[in-house]
Formats: sequence, C-alpha cells, structure tokens
Amino acid sequence: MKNESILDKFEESLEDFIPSLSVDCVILGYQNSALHALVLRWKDTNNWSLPGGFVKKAEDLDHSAFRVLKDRTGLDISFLKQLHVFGNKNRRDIPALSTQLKEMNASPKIIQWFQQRFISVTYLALVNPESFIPIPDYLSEACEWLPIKDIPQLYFDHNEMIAKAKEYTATQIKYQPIGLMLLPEKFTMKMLQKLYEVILDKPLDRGNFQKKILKLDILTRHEKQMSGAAHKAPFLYSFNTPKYYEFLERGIGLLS
Amino acid sequence: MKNESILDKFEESLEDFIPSLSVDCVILGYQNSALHALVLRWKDTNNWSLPGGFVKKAEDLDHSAFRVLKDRTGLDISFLKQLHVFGNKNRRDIPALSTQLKEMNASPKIIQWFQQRFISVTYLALVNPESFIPIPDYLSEACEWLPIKDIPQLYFDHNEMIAKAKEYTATQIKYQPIGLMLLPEKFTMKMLQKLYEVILDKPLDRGNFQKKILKLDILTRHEKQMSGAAHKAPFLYSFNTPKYYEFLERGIGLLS
DNA sequence: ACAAAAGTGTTTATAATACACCCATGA
DNA sequence: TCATGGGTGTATTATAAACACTTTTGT
Repeated sequence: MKNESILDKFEESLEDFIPSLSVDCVILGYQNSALHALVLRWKDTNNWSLPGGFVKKAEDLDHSAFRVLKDRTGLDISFLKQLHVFGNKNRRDIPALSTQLKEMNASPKIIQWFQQRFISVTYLALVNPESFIPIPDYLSEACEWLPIKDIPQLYFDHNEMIAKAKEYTATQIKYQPIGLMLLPEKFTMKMLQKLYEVILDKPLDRGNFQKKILKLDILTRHEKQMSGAAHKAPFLYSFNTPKYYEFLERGIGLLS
Repeated sequence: MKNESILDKFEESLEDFIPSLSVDCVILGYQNSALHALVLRWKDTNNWSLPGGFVKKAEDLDHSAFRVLKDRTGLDISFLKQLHVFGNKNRRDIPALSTQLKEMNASPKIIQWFQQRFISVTYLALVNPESFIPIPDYLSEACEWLPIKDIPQLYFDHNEMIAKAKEYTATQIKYQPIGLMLLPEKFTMKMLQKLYEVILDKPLDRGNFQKKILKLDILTRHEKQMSGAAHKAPFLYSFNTPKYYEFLERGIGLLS
C-alpha cells in the first residue's frame, strides 16, 4: 500500500479518534545484559519515537494501548500497565514531524491533527525480545530494540517516558518478582541475578541473591545445563507461574 | 449570580476545553480517627461526586487539577499527585446528571458536553481538614468531608477513585513517611500512631511504633502537653520539615 | 492510692550481609 | 591441574516483634 492511501484512510478515520489524546507504549526488553526499549524510526528520516497512537471514541483507554502497539509494531501484548500521563501544554507541534508529513504529501487536515496539543497516557510492558519479532508499520522504516543507553533524542518527551519506565521498574523489583516476562523460559541463576543487577544498577552478592530468590519459592529447578564452559554446569530454572503470580499479589519487601 | 448566567458563561467557554477529558480530585483528610474524602453534593439533588472539571487547551494538565479543585471547593492545594486514568468507554451519559442539568435549564450544548464519553485523570492530595474551609461552587449545594466508610454512591466511577486513593496511600505509608499533610502542626505520638493504624487498617505495637518513628529522626519534640487527662502528659511532636522531605526522597522500607 | 496512658527497656526471633568453603568442568 | 564459576554454609550484624517495667498525671 502506498503512503497516500494509508494517509487517506487515516484521514477518513480521524473522526473516530478523541482529539488531543494519545497513548505511547514503553516496551522494555532484556537482551545482552542490557535493558532495551522498542523504538520506531519514521520513514525517510532519522527521527525516532516510541510506538504511539490515538484513542478511539468507542474504545476503552487500555484497549487503545494494545491496539496501537499491535498496529505499529506487530507486538501482541496483553499486559500493559498504565504508567503516567504527560500533559504539559507545550506537548505540540514538533516541526520535524510536520515537515515529514508534508514530505509524505499528507493533507492539511492530517498535518493539523498532528500539530494539536496532545495529552499522552504512557503504558509499560516488560518482555523478552526473543519472543517477538517487531514489524514496522507503514509510517515507520524501522522498529528496533535499542539499548536504553544508546537511545537517541525522540519526539516530544518520549525520552522522559523511558526514564520513568526504567525508574518504575527499578522500584517495583524491590517489592515484586520480576523476570517472568523478561527472561527466556529457562535460565540460570546467574542470568536472573544479572537481570536484577542491570535493573537495580548495582552489584549483588551471589550467595545471598541465590538464597533470597530460592526462599521465595517461585522457581522450579531443572536438570543441569550441559554448557561447554570450563566450570561447573549450572542448574536451569524456570518460574513456577502460579506461585509467581501469587507472589505478585502479595509482593512486599523483596530486595533492598 | 443565577444559575443561568453561570451556565451561559460556561457555555461560552466550552471551546476553551479539551473535549472528552476531565480531571477529578480525591482529597483525603484525617479527622476524628478516620479518613475522610471531600465530596460535592449537586444543587437540589441528592447526587454526590468528587470535585472534578475539565482541562483547558492552553493549560498544563497538572495545573488544571489545581484550578478545578480551587474553583469547585475553594481549596488551594499545591501538591496534587497524579494517581490513575480512568478510561472505560462506558464512562458517559449519566442519566441523573442530564436530568439535573435540564432542571437547571442548561442549554442542549451543555447537556451534550456532559453526555460525552470522558477519560478522567485522577489526582490525589492528603490534607488536614482543619486547615481548609471548603466552599461549594455554583453547581453544588454542599462540599463536605465525609468519612470514607459513609460515602454514598457517586457519579461515574468516583467511588473506585477513592478506593484507589486509599489503597495507594496504604501502600505509600510503608515506604515513605506520611502525616505532615494530614495532622495538625503539633501532635502526640498516639495521634500519629492512630493515623498509621487507620491507614494500614491494623493495630500497631505502641512501643515499637514509637521507637521506629523516632529512629527516622524526622520529628521534633516539644514541651509536654498539659492535658486534663488522668495520666502522664504526653510530649507534643512536630515534623522536622527538611528532614521529612529528605526522607521522602530516599523513602524505602518503613513499616511492614 | 489507683487507673490510665506515656516513655523506655529487654528478650527473642527473623532477616540481611559479608564472605568462606568445597565442587564440577573443560581447557 | 588449574582457573572459573557454581552451590552451599557460617558468623556477624541489623531489624522486627512481643511484651514487661517504670513514670507521670488527675481523680
């Protein structure tokens, strides 16, 4: 489909959306011992943004986040958490965005839509990047996992959104188990510890970490991993999902 | 000013507001050993709601919460915390509200405005009711502190908002000091403990509570209270504001 | 003097921290 | 056999929980 027809279709559906309101999704993934975020690069530009979109008049707000994420990245994620609303009055009229829309031959109506002042509700999800293949939408040239530390300047206050998501995750991990969504099915204790260290941004004692996590009784231990490494083969673990969620409910006071 | 002219004025300013978006304020106060919330009773009805209003197109979202609260209750509060966004698609068209507006001779345009589907951003503040005298606005007959347990059915999902605020406060108190905003300038240890017990909804050990709170080093001890009670006169305390806020910043792991 | 409530102390249990020890493995 | 990393144990310290003892006050 050509840009024009996509944009025409969007123009036709403008009436279905609530004006001035948007949703943006911060999707955090853990890969190569670093937190990554899923970001989009807009077609024919070097401009990046979070996957975002608009809220339909006849749609639950939460649902709009699922839909937008699916449409823009192909990711089908059912646990998106409302994080924060960004509502400064100057959240509007990004010149680079208008320029780009003009280059795409967008109609004045569409350009005007994007020049609105937007109030944006941010949603957060934690996922294992290996379980998802992002597919950029028509507006985007690329949809990539970038290490949080290497993320360029994004549109609007999207960098702030990622910072908030990171901070929120670091706070949550202290009171609730984290990892089920971020790690592969089976993992070693070392991998889990590294995840915690990355999120908390500080080293943890190996022995104590192991004891604490095991005492939570949310892990299932499997056979030994026959790794080709020159050391004792570690056990593989997986989360005991029911117990994990049980703990999520109670979840108070994990690590300090 | 008569209803008509107020409504006329509102109708004129409708264009200044972002459609479909509202803010609602949960103001919690502590009084007579119970949490209270500030609620409005609409004129000539027995319908109650939280103080809420709309967001101006040229106004920061956070600022709209201050303004709305000031306009509707007279309360001038500078620390409102964004709590949650309520965005179900069926948040619209409360029959009782339309009926009431018709009885007030509101124009079709205004009635239509109130029949919109709204997405509402909830803000929270904790205050000492004795420091504020609520003044109902033109639309309201009363603006009262009601004990949370006695609050009737409110418009929309406002009861859910209060529940969320209460839950949030109970979680927060475990990791951050609470009380500076809720108690009078000077208070006894017993009063502070009772506040914690009410919010956490469980009894606390007197001796241990006193030790823990004092160890935080956020209180200043004053002279003895010369109460007319038949027992040892307790000390009066007040919060050491700088240290209190310092602790708010760090704030991890208070009570379990 | 006594009841009531305040302030403080003691004991015990639990959890956090630091770190040491031994084991398994592949080079 | 040795370096590396894995699993587990122990000693020390810090924190939490239960509750007992003493003090002050008005009646």
